[in-house]
Amino acid sequence: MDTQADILKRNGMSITESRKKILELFLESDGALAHADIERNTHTAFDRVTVYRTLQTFVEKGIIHQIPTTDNSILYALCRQSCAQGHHHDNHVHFICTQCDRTICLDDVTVPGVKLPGGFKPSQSAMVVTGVCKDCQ
Amino acid sequence: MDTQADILKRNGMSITESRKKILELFLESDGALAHADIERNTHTAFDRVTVYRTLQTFVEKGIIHQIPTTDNSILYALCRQSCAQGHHHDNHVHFICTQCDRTICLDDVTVPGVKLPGGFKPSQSAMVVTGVCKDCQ
DNA sequence: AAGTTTTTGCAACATTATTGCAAAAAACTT
DNA sequence: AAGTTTTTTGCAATAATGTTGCAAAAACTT
Repeated sequence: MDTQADILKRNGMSITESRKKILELFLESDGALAHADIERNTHTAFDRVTVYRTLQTFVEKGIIHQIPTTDNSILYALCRQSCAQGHHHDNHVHFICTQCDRTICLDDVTVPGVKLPGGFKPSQSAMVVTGVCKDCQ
Repeated sequence: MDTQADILKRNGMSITESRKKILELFLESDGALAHADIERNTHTAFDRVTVYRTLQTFVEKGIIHQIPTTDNSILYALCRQSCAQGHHHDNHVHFICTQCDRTICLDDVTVPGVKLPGGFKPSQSAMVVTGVCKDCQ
């Protein structure tokens, strides 16, 4: 089993309080987190800038990935299964629950292929599905 | 054929300079536009607030729709074919070209269904495909 | 053309994000 | 374990982005 420190070390990052804490938040949460969520959950124990930089580093190292939103914010999610193996995150399906408002990363669902008009060469596709999640039925 | 004024009037909006001009930008552009693009293209002839409010009104009236992005911005796009008839915009496929960096709204492509884990009830789905567009091959 | 309604622009403010730099912490070396 | 190097943090300053109230201006109505 992996401690936060293990994950950080394995990905070539120095082990610091802020990184351990923020990683812990992701591991505890079952949904995606926005910058604001992290600020709230750490009670601003860390500087705003540190949070920005930590998130950026995590994305660069491939520990978390960004989820596109339509409300001028970025959601970040950690993928337990697949991302742990260090693969690409680009073909995930994300599910936004209209009931509990969580965004869930459906790791094991594959994005279906789509037929594009002539001339368009796709390389990656992302999908955002809205609806009611399994806990809110 | 439709002038900008016609479109505005048909959708129950007063006809003003800013609205005509911003609508013109969308009609001329073949990609999606961000708030910043509009500011740039109008050489800030209109107040920042007016642009925000105009975009908001256009979204409410269904003339344009928002495209989720991963970079803390919102892209707005006008859908020529389908949106003109006033239908829902939620199942569009959007294509981001890595070459010319444009975001194109593929009006006539239907988002394919996706098989979700048990308990998840989908209501809408959006898809963002990255790749090379037909003009950049 | 006068009255009514809607829209605009300004000002002020709030939120969110970025950069440089010195101090602090972590990692590394011996 | 102490000293050196490297990385990270936090502060300050700044920039960019978004929102609200309100009076003036413009657009609509008759």
